[in-house]
Amino acid sequence: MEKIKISFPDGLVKEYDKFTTLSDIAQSISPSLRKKSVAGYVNDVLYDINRKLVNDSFIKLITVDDEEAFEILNHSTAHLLAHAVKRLYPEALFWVGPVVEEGFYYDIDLGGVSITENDLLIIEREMQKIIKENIRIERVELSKKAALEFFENDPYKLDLIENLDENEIITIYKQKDFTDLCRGPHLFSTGQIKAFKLLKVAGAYFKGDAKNKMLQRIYGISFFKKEELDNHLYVLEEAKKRDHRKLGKELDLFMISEYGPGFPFWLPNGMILRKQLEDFWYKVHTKEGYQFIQTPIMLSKELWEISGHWYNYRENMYTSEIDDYDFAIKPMSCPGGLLVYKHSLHSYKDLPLRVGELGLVHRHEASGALAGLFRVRNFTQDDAHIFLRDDQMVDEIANLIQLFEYFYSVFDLKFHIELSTRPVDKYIGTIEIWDKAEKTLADACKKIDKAYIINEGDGAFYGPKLDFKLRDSLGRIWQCGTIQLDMNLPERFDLTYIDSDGEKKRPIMLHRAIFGSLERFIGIITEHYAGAFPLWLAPRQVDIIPVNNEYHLEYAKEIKEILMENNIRIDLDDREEKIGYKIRESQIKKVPYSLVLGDKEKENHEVTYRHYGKQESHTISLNEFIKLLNEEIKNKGQ
RNA sequence: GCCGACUUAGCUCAAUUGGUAGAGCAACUGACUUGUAAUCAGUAGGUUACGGGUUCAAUUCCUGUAGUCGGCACCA
Repeated sequence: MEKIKISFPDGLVKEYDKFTTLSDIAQSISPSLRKKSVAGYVNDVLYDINRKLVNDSFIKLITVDDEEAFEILNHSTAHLLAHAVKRLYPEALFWVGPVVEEGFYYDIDLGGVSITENDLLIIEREMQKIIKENIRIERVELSKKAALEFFENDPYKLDLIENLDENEIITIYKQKDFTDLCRGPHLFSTGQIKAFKLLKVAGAYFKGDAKNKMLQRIYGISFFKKEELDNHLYVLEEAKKRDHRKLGKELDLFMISEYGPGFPFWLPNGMILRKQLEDFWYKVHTKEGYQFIQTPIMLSKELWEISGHWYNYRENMYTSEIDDYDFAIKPMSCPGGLLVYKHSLHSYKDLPLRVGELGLVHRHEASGALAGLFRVRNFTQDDAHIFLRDDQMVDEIANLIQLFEYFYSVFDLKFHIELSTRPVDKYIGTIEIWDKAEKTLADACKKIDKAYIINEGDGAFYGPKLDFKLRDSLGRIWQCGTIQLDMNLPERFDLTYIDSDGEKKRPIMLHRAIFGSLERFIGIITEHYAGAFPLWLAPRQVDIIPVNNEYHLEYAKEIKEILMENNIRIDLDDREEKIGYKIRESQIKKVPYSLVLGDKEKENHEVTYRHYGKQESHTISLNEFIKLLNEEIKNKGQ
């Protein structure tokens, strides 16, 4: 038998028979390794575990512990799903079934039939049957011509094949009565799929284009171990419990009326949150040398024509008429901010000029896009416009990034930075200016050693930007902060400053926001903290619970007075209820401190507190307690 | 906007094959006088999202509208 040389990651080289497989090689090392292996890299190309090796190769096995294994498993589970759907709905046609971060999905055309959540159980059962049948999954290579013939009755697969290279070797994967076009690799057999769950069914446009017809998409996830699946489902349940829409209702933070879809109402508790965030924002920005303005919600159409919004983004703007003139409600605060800049003359000595505005903006969002506070039709942007000279840019942006970092650290939120570059066609200005602007943003990151990833072509039409992406408790990424370099508006509005040589010069403009939207940010931190806000944010900071109203209410009122004088947000529960009842309610409302006051406390002018989520109680003097609260508020729970 | 599901008391949910709605919590009243996650009893609370239709009879079936939810598209 002809031999081939196989080399391993640890440098070892061994000889094997030609046509050996990764499975054989794994077996030769140890039977347990064979069991754990699902595929492998052969000279950096992914191979199925049973694909025959014909040349000397460098191999790296992929075992169930590797990230790639999760992808292969989920990919094979997507095929299993399609297989089951094909058995239950013989007319079904399949588009693509890729692996995504949260498992896999498959886009299916079922003609007139529509699948509901209940059908998912039936499909799952069919999938289980196919697993039991333990069907071998076979890889077959075809020429493009042969592939076109094979799928001649499947318009979706033909579409895919036609877009493949003429000389490319096309592979299909066959599992008994089901065959799918696929690059692979796949598991060895359907029996290797152990723990999966179909999660949701939804519509999805063919090729992601709203002009195309809608296919049905089934989402699922697959794991090698049942415990992993159970854990995943548990996490999903937990995430549901933290949903800010649910917590917002339970904690009376906000409401959204059917009379105003996408227009949130702030309830007293939510207002306290907002106020704290706003105060914090003003405090930090004042220290950073910002000034503040407020510009009108509604301005003449002519202004929006100058800014370009009227032509570019009119569909998202609400409009109205005043005395026969068209007006628009602002979707952004910048045009108003520019009018303020033009209101007075500026010297080069004034730059950078930092002007902040918590501005309420309105944007028409599609009805299907609305979601709690995460996607609304009016929201408060923590906007600021910075007017500066070319030579000030890198420093200013670097400082900004550090400011953003501090801000997010206060909320213990992780983030990463993306640099969005020039869009392919919809952009203004010259490529030279764009390149320079992009380099400026990159240099600022480098200056303070901040990593960033490039988001090719995702810049605004008027300039590149740095986007700050936060990760929320559901693992979703939300863009909050943004630093945008604007090469458009200063020109359009003819902004100038008087330089040291007495000449008028054009300033450069930065738009930036840290919260992004105050509303959405509150939604994010509500989920992040699971509603148990740190003391400085908590709508109600301390609950006072007298043991017996008859004997302790006076003392409780006295304590309440003193705490209120210390600016503590407090509630005295003087209802005729048992302590347990009141403690329970205090905990359900996630109030940071519950104070129980009885004989013992009254006698020594003390308080007994219990921290949210903790069982034990502590008795200390009132003064110590106030000190403790003030410290905690000052440190913002850091 | 598109596909699908859903909408019952303030909240969370029930209501067999179509027979004009129930519970727990909350609220209110009363009793109990309480030391760390629900004291007991009573009272009140509904045009079953809204409109139209089928039927002797609709929370239930059909249909239109709105809203919500899950995705898709969108997100300057």
